[in-house]
Amino acid sequence: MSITDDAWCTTTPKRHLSGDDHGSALKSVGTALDVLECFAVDTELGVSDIARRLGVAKSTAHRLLTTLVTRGFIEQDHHTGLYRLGLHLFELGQLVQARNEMRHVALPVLRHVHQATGHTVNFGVPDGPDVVFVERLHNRDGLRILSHWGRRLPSHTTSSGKVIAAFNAEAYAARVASGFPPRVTGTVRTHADWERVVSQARHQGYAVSHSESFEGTTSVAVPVLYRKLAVASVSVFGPSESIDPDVERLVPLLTAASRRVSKSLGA
Amino acid sequence: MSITDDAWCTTTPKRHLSGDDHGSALKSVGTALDVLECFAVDTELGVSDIARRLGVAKSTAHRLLTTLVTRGFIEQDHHTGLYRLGLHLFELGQLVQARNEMRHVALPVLRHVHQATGHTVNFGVPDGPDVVFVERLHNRDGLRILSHWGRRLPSHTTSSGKVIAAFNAEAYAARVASGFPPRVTGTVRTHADWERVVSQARHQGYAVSHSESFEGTTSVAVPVLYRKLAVASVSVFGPSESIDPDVERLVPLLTAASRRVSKSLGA
DNA sequence: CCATGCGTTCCACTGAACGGAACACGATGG
DNA sequence: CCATCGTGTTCCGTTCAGTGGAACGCATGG
Repeated sequence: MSITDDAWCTTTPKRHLSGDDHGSALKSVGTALDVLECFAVDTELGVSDIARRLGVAKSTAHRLLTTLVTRGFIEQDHHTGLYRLGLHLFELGQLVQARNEMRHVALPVLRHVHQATGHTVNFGVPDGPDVVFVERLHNRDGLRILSHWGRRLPSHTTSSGKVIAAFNAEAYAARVASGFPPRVTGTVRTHADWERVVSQARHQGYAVSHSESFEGTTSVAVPVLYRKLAVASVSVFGPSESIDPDVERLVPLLTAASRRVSKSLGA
Repeated sequence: MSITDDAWCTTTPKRHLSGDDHGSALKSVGTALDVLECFAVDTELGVSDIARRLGVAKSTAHRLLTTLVTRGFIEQDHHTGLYRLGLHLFELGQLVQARNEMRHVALPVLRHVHQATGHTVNFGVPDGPDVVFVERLHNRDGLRILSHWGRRLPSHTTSSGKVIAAFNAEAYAARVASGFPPRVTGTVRTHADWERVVSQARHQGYAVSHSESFEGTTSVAVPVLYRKLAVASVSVFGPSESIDPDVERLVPLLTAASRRVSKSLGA
């Protein structure tokens, strides 16, 4: 499979935030997707719950749900009558992961870092103002902390997000546009904070986060560059007491790994 | 987290096949989901491709795509203009996997089987006439064979499907209703074949497949029972030459594993 | 240099998606 | 034990939102 010229930074970021649908949006399709979004928050919901949440009639919610059920995007528990996300979403999601070229080329490198350090290793890609972790190799600590968490985190609360923003103006700007909602004990709360930590990451070539997404954890991230542009990040993550003493050793290891991935991207 | 009385067999199977929408289907939502389905077949498609495939106007396809793009379900390559599945689907899919209770209780057992045998281990659940593999622990062989394949396989071409149908009348019937499309050198082509292999699996307590889904591979599966009903399967998989000599040893190992999972389900 | 393909935009028509009301069921509790 | 409240589900008339077709700007290539 041949890699096209610049295949690593070519996806158009979605706008999504706030209801400025500007005309070219299908209403029923939009609310159908909103239904799915409801289940990103709660695992199980009833027709009435969703109707309330979306501000539509119960009949409308029911109609949306049944169409989603017939396509396998949602399944209904036929004891409780409640609805939840369906297996078909899992299938499609797996397709997305399997087709991610960058993840493929990075995987062997990630495995090496994982074995060399024993830490949880993450591979994140920028998506608007967030980072989505498309691969995770976790040890027991990571499993304990992350297993029930989603794959998307705001860039200003992760070392990966900061280091990507440091070498990717679009990602930087997207986070600015979305503001800096505080998370646990997040250090970044203002545009000035953001500028500071990002430029520090730019000079260092890596970023560290202490308890910014999860209390008591530390992560260290380096960017994966493609033509001077950050298209991904490699990071390790874990309880602060196991990561902090290692940072000095981890940074060069991660940097080498990142460079290997960058090379494989063909830049 | 408490497990409700019969939480393991309570999802309503979707109907999906053939256009008998019987009235309660949202047309635009339906075609939007059809758009996503297009990308289950091809990784990248243009507006015109999709319009042709769905038999709608180009403008309609474009409108559907843009709404899906704004929600992150699809992304557009802004060099080629082509569309592909978006990261948000990956996120939702991961949620589905993470919330699958059965997978959670099975995981440690699967890991044990994986280490004890060195083979690729699959954990499949019935979904209508198919089996969806919600967890895979692969060795190098499995990675080579499966890495680019989806997670859903028709039940009559897999040991997992056969052994689930053997102890799950609903899954059995769903496959009958969907017919027996041939795959590689599939042995099951008629209702009679199906009845034969399934009843054999029922008597043996396990099922074996030779080159039924993938040429030159063998898989061995046992059911995970919950109150005498198959709610999942544990299977090992690999090149025939590495699996076949081991079958005698694998069956009791898998059976023991399956029983441990069943116990954990609370039946 | 025109012909053909693409992705995108606009607009008038109409059928499809909406909300409200009524339904059947089960769980509560007076 | 009946009344009340909640659920998920069904039906139907109104109207608005989704449709297809035509036109656009831009590439490609014969």
